[in-house]
Amino acid sequence: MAENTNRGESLLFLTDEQVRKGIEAMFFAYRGFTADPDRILEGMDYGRAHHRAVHFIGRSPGTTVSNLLAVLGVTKQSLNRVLRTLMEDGLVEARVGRVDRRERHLHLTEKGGVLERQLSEAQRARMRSAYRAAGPAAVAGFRQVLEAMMDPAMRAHYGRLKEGGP
Amino acid sequence: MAENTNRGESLLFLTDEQVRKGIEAMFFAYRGFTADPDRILEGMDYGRAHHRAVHFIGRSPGTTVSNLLAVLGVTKQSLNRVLRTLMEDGLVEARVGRVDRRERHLHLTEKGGVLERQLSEAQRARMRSAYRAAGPAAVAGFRQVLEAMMDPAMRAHYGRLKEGGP
DNA sequence: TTGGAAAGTCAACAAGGCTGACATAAAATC
DNA sequence: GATTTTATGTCAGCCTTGTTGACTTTCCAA
Repeated sequence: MAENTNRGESLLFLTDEQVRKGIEAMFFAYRGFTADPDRILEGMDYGRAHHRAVHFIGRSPGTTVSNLLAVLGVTKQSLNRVLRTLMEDGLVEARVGRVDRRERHLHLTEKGGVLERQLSEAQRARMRSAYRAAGPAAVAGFRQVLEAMMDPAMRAHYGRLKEGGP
Repeated sequence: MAENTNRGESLLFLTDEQVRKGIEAMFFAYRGFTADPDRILEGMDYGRAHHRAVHFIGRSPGTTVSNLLAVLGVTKQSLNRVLRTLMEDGLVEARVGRVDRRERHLHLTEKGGVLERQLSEAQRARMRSAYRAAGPAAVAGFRQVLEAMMDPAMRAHYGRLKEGGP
């Protein structure tokens, strides 16, 4: 309570209350963020974990299993369960590496691409609408704060995707 | 691909690529957002669900179970399991309503307050550091975009907390 | 007095995390 | 060439946190 006696207006955004509001904004916004894809996936045999896999494979075609593991931050057992069903259902294809044949390079099939676009379209619609409502300056700020909030290891993955893929 | 032929620079922030980057920023940032409290909670018998309950009870002392249900967006069975352990462990107290004695008004005990502050402190430290790194203008934009991303029902809960209490 | 809302409880289940142990193939190293 | 390391896959089992459905108790309000 008495920790923030700073009333210089330039630091008002560091007020305890402001920071708490930011925390709650993240919580509520994340729910909106996942709501549309979740709705699409319920009824299918898939969940949020499948969405994430399909998203990042679509983003970086040919990515390896271990790279995906690092990006998603889960165990290989957990990811494997997801990838297995996606491959069984013909949404994802694993091609043996040509230079290193231990590696499996992951690609979306045509069918997988259809689902990816369906999910992505819904999520992008909401994001685009939020962007439009807030305006370009707000979007820049949004991205800056989020980037500063990431763990350094995650920021590396985020940045790598910036450039466009392997 | 051919959907965004708009090259008017004022709308560049609505580029498909920009929107996708925003989606990934949310994903990676949310992991950072929850990482510190998660670390504290592992080893205790609690998880993220307990954190959320303790957070919102601390924010709105005296809130009812059904209000908490609406804010958290889970089923009462799921919340009940969490509240039961918190009450058994003496972190949360449920007081029978004075005007409507069916209602239970939830409060943190002293012990509950200690945990709340511990978790909150960790999470606020990260948020504050991100705020500091990004600056006041970015923070305003961050909040605007997040708010626009929420479902209307969630935005109502978010706004109510703005004013300060029940 | 009675209907219905608020709260709590029991049971069963699913998704999606986790650990540990182990198997295989292929690359890298000695 | 033999050995070690790496990438991947798989089995088994556990935990948290979500779900639905059925049911009870309490008690406000019409």
